[in-house]
Amino acid sequence: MEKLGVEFYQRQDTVQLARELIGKIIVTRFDSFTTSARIVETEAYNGIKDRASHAFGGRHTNRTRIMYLPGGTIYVYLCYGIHHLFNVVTNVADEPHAVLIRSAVGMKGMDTILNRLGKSSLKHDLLKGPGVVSKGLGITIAATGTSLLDNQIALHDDGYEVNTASLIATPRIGVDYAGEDALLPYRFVNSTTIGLK
DNA sequence: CGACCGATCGTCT
DNA sequence: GACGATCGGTCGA
Repeated sequence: MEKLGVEFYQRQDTVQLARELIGKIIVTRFDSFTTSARIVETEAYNGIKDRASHAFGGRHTNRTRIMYLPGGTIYVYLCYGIHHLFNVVTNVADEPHAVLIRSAVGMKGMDTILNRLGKSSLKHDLLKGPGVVSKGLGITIAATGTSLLDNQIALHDDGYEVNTASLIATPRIGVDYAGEDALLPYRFVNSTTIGLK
């Protein structure tokens, strides 16, 4: 079990990186509660030429400035006024690439995860959906701009390997406004994980 | 089951 | 002032 280092995040190929994040483990520590979950679904947002990205065309606002920070930074933003979506900034500084974490499978601290979600029964798809991943792991917009190299939120590699045949690529969800970029196969899913297609 | 709809607010125009 | 990189509840079949 080792923490991913800055050299992992600062590579240039964000689409490949999104693929490699499948199977990695998110570990969060808040208020002495540790929770962890294995990533099973991601989406790549591939820089200023990607119409689906908040940073398309080099858009630089108070919200998106986080995406221009170096790879390994955490980008969280509020969606639909309710959901805190957790993204991993990739590539070097001033190249605004990111990977959205869409789904995971809980590992440690299941009682804490259930509490945060207001649920009582364990289901394999408990952390399916980007808003739910953040909620279950305690990640909020307060974490935007902080680093994955710190200990509050980090990603780990425990040697788990995804069977290549079960790792599928599809278009991204909910980006119809992005024109033909909406068709790019930038979403990755570990299809052996039950409940995700 | 699947389809629909309301929630809720920061961000950008 | 409009609109989301969404979710969960409800309703009808």
